[in-house]
Amino acid sequence: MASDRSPTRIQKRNRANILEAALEVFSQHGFRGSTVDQVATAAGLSKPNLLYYYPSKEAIFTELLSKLLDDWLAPLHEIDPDGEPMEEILGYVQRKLQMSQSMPRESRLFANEIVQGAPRMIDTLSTDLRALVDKTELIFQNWMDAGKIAPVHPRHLLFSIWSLTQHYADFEVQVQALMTPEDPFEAAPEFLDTLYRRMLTPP
Amino acid sequence: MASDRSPTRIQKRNRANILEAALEVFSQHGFRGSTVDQVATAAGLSKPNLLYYYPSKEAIFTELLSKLLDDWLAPLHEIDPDGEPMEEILGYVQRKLQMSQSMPRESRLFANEIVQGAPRMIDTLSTDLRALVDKTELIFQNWMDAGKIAPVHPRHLLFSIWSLTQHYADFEVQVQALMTPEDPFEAAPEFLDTLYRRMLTPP
DNA sequence: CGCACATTTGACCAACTGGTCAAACTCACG
DNA sequence: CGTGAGTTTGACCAGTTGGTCAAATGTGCG
Repeated sequence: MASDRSPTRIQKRNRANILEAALEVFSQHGFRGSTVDQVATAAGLSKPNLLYYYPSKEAIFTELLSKLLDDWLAPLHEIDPDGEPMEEILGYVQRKLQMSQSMPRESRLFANEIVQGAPRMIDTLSTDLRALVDKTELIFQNWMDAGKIAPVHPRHLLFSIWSLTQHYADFEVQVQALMTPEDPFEAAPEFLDTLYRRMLTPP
Repeated sequence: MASDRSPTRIQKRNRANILEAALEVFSQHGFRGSTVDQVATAAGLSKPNLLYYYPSKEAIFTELLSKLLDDWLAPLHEIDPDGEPMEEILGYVQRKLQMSQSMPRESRLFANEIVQGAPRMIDTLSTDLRALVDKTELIFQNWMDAGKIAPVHPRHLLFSIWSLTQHYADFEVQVQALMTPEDPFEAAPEFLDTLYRRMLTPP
């Protein structure tokens, strides 16, 4: 087996290649739409060779999901409850937008999974992510109560940020088809900055 | 064959059942993730019987897509260039939101297809939809030039409406998991109304 | 070198999938 | 009620898919 003992040089390389290939393939076709052979080929391995490193297609997918979720949620942890509210929120928006630009495959991987009912993520969503969202809602609520930002439904506010920023990654082909030759990411930062500044500036 | 002549009673019923079943199945698993048997069973037919009405899985899917696209874009056509700008936009937002609530499967069907690169829609996107979007951009731009609404990038404005409204349908499981027991569609109308009113009210 | 262990592979399998076909059945209608 | 068209089905097929396995090959190391 390729477990237990500390990983060899080859194991390190191949496991990394496999996860990279899996991200490429799964984010494009979803879980059911992807084949083990596709992932193996993209990783430069034969199918049996890939299955030497991971016991099944499902195992690759779930490991990929769990490894990426932390990175994907990192910007949310960076929100400072003691920071300047407007600045914190606008900063979070820009960080999320940058992630959509630099990590569109990750965004689409989650989008694919969630659109299809998140069969392999629903547990994480309703426990870990739920707790994180509850915490963030409190931060937003405090800022609103203190009059630092205009009052809006805090949870919808958070969803709107996710929605607007990830849209550019998840629906990239559509955005491209409808904006060419303009680069969507050129005007997006200013648009979102304006949107949230106007919505959240206290009366 | 089941073509040419005017459709019989049975043909009407079965074709309707098939498209309904196809919407249910395809919107949940995407094209590659769905099987002909799933659609057939959901339609209450055997697989060969289904293939008596449609020549292939692909044929069902494309017919479904083209039949639904018109309905899906209908609210956009209802925007009146001569109407009161703020009212027109806020009305469009609410119509889109209602569609996400009442037709979540349609939303997810398109979401699935577009996230995966829209292989079967890219032509329509870059021609028909592109023209429609170009037209809408002009309307928005005129309103901004006339000082009726605050100036923002008009195309990003349109995308933001799509993104924010469809989010509630496309990512329904996530929204549910993070809002339960609150009903997302309770506060959403007011949230979006506030958002766009504040963003677009002229200075 | 030579040995133990890690890695890779071709051949293989059972289950599934999209699709075909001839035969059987059902229905509308004179 | 008979007849021809419309409808349904079981059996079948070839290609794909996830996964297995024993044998072959490569690697690190004393």
